[in-house]
Amino acid sequence: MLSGWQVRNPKLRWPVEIPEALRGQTVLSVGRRAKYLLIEFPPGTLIIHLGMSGSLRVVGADDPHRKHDHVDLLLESGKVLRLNDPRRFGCVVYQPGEADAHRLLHSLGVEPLGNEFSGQTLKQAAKGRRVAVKNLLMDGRIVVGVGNIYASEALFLAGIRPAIAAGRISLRAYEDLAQAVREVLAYAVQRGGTTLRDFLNPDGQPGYFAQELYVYGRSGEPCRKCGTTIKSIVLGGRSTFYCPTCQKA
DNA sequence: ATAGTCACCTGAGCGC
DNA sequence: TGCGCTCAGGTGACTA
Repeated sequence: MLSGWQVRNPKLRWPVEIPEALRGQTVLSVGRRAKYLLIEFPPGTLIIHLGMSGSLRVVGADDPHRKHDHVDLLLESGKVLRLNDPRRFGCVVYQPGEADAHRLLHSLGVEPLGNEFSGQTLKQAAKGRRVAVKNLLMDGRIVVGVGNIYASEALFLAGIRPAIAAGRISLRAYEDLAQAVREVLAYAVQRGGTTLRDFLNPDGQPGYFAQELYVYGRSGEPCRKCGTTIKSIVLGGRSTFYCPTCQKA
């Protein structure tokens, strides 16, 4: 039961939105869609995103707040579900009724670890598209969950050059890519995410060590498979890494 | 409709 | 030691 809340800084990616209607309401379910956490109450759903630096922790009621602890959800048990987000790229918003109706959720693509995601999904979406395959892979309207780091990693595993026009890639190659996406994400989840710089997982521990990455952030270093120097380019305003030898397609 | 760019924000890392 | 600059990420908004 949500007995109350405290918003110290409402200025996240969008203004923090917790309606009075939720006071005293019981949590019906906790779920997830793409990178959005969904906390369902009878009147509607709180939609929480951690951006890239956010974390949620359960702390004691009198635990002093620290820097960047922006939102507290006060639970009936006396515990507090506390959102910390240094970069403030996250959000806490609300959708009455059906959560999927929210503008942030309604046009999202398929889940990468679900059954609907396949090479066929990508091939279909890529039809006639000239955009770089990496950008297609990161387009949340097609498939969700593939961020900048894992996009480079998956393309490496599939042997596909990031800048190739999406529409020119074969179904066969897309099947390899879909499989690579599943492998990369499943492994990253198992390892607790990727740690770069100051980013830590919710336990405050570093996750998937950067030294396990094949290409991301390794510009100028030797490919772990063939020794060729890893190259970097910019696609969609994001740094992109690949091995010129292992990625020929 | 599609493709490309910009913006948001903070802390780390760098050169001086 | 301290300052100022650049960069990174997720993803919606905006411009051609």
